[in-house]
Amino acid sequence: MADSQQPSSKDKNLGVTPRATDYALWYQDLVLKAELADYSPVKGCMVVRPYGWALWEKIRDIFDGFFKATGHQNAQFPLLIPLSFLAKEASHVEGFAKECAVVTHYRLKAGPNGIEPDPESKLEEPLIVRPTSETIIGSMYAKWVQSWRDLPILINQWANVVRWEMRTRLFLRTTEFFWQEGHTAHETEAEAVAETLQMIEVYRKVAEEFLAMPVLVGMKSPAERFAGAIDTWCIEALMQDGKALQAGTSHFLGQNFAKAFEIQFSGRDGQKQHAWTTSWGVSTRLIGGLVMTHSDDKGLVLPPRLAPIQAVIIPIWRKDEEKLAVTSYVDALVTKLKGAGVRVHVDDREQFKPGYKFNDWELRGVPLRLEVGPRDVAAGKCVLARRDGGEKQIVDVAGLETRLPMLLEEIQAALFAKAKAFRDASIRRVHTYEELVQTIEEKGGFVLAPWDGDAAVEAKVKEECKATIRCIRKEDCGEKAKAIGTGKETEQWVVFAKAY
RNA sequence: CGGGCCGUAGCGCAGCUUGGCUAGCGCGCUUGCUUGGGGUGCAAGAGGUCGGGAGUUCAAAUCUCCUCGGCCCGACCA
Repeated sequence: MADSQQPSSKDKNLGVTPRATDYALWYQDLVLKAELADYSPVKGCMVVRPYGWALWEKIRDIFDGFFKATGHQNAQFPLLIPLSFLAKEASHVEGFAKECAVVTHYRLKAGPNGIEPDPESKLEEPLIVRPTSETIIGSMYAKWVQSWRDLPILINQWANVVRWEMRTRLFLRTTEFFWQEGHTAHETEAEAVAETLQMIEVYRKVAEEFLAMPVLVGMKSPAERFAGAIDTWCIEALMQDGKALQAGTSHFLGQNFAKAFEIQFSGRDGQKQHAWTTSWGVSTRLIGGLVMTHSDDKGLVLPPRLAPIQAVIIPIWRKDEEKLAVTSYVDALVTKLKGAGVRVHVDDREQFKPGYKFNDWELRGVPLRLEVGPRDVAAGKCVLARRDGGEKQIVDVAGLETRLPMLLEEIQAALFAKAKAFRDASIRRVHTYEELVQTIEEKGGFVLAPWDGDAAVEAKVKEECKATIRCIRKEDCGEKAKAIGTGKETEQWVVFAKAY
C-alpha cells in the first residue's frame, strides 16, 4: 500500500476533485483548473481569465440582443456615488450599508507607517463604490425627465459593482462582480409592471434556451425582496447538490426611487407626478450556475450555444509525411466547418500527446471533439466524441458541415432535458412544518409548502434548516391547505430551498 | 467578527511530535532524444529569504511569543 501514498501524475495535477467528496471544493477546483477564473491578491475579488471572460462575452451578446430587441439602450454611469445618494431611499440604504466600500481621500502621501492617505485630502462627503446604481441613475433620470413625452427611459448598463461580502466564492459571490443592470422609468404603473415581467421573461429565456439551465420564475417574499422594491421577481435554478441559486432578478420599484430622487414629470393631464421605475440584473454568477448545473467529475460541460469553442480538432500523426497529410486534411475540414458557422479550434500543440489533449478539452467543456489521424485521412473519416457522453464514433467527413450544427443543437437540447429532469425530480410537496424541515435536511432540492405570509414562520424555517423562500409562483397556488407554522387556511404555496 | 485547518520551488505536498548531515518528493518548466488513436519514456538541467518579526539554543523549517496572509464552517448576500 506504500505505493498508493505516491499518486501518479494523473491524480495529482490534472483531474478534478470528485463531486462526491465536497461539492463546494469540486466547484472551486473546477473553476480554477478549467481556467475560468483565479484568486486575486485582494481577498474576495476574482480575476476572470480569458476563457471565463469569453463565456461572459457570449452571455453578454445574447442579453444585448434581447435588450435591444425590447427597445433598451446601453449607457454608462459613474463608479463612485455620493454617500448621501444612498441614504435617500430608506430601505435601500439599510440593505446595502453593511457592504459598502467607501472612498474617503483623494491623495496619498508618505507617513510614519509608509504611504497612507493624506489627511489634507479628506473628502467632505465620502463616496461609495457602487453596490448597484439605482441612486446615481435615479438622480440623472430626475434631470432628464420633464414631460410624459420623455418616458419611458429604457437604459441598461454593463458594469462592475462592489459589495463587501463576508464570505466569497468564485463567480457566485465575489466582492467585485460583473453584471448588467437595467433601469427604466415609466409613465404608468402598468407599464412599469409590464417591463418588470418582460425582463424576467428575458432572463428565463436566456437561462433555459442558452445556458440550458432550467429555472423557476416567481416572486420573492417580502423578506427576500430587493432593498427598496415593491416586488422582486426572480429566476431560481437548482444546482446538482440540491441547493438553489438565484440567477437573476427583476424589480418593480413603484414610485419609491422616483420620490427619493424626484423623478417627476408633467402628465398628459398637466399634473406633476412621479415616474414608475424598475431595475433588473444578472451577473457573472450565471457562469457559476452554468458550471454547477452541467459539469461532471471530468470537468466543465458547456452548452453549445455558449461554448467559446464548440468543436476542437485533435490532429494525430507519427511521421512528418503523415503530419503533412493530416494538416491539410484538417485545414480543409476547418474551412468547411467555419463556413457552416461552427466555432472550431485546432489543437496543434506539439508538446502534448493526444490523450492529454482529450482530457484537457474535456476539462474545458468543449461540446465536440474530432480526432483526425492518418487512418482517417486515408478513409475520409474522423473520430467524433461528445462531451456529454456516449461512445466515440467514426464518421464521414463528407457532410460534417451539415451534421455538426445539428448535433450541437441536439446536445444543447439534451443538456437542458437532463438538467430539467433532475430539477423536476427535486421538487417535493409537503404539508407540515416538520415535513418541510425534514425534507430540506434529508433531500434538499425545492420544497413546496403552504405558507400564509407569516414572516415569523419564514424566519423560523431559515433559522432551523437554512432554507429560505426562493419564490412564489401562481401556478403552485390554489389548493387549499393549512399553512405551515400557523395552521391558518391558505391557498398560497411557496418554494423553499437552501440557497447559495 | 466567532469556530476549525493551513502557509516549505510555478503548482501539489513530505519533513516539525523527539531541534543537528548540503532541506526533500511528485507534477510543471528548460535542453536533447524518444513517443503519439485516452494523461509517453529516458537523460541532463534551472528553480528555495521554509509567510514575516522577535526569542530560546552551540545549533531552528522544527520549540516559544507576536504578527501577516489564505482556505473551510457560521452571521451577510446577485
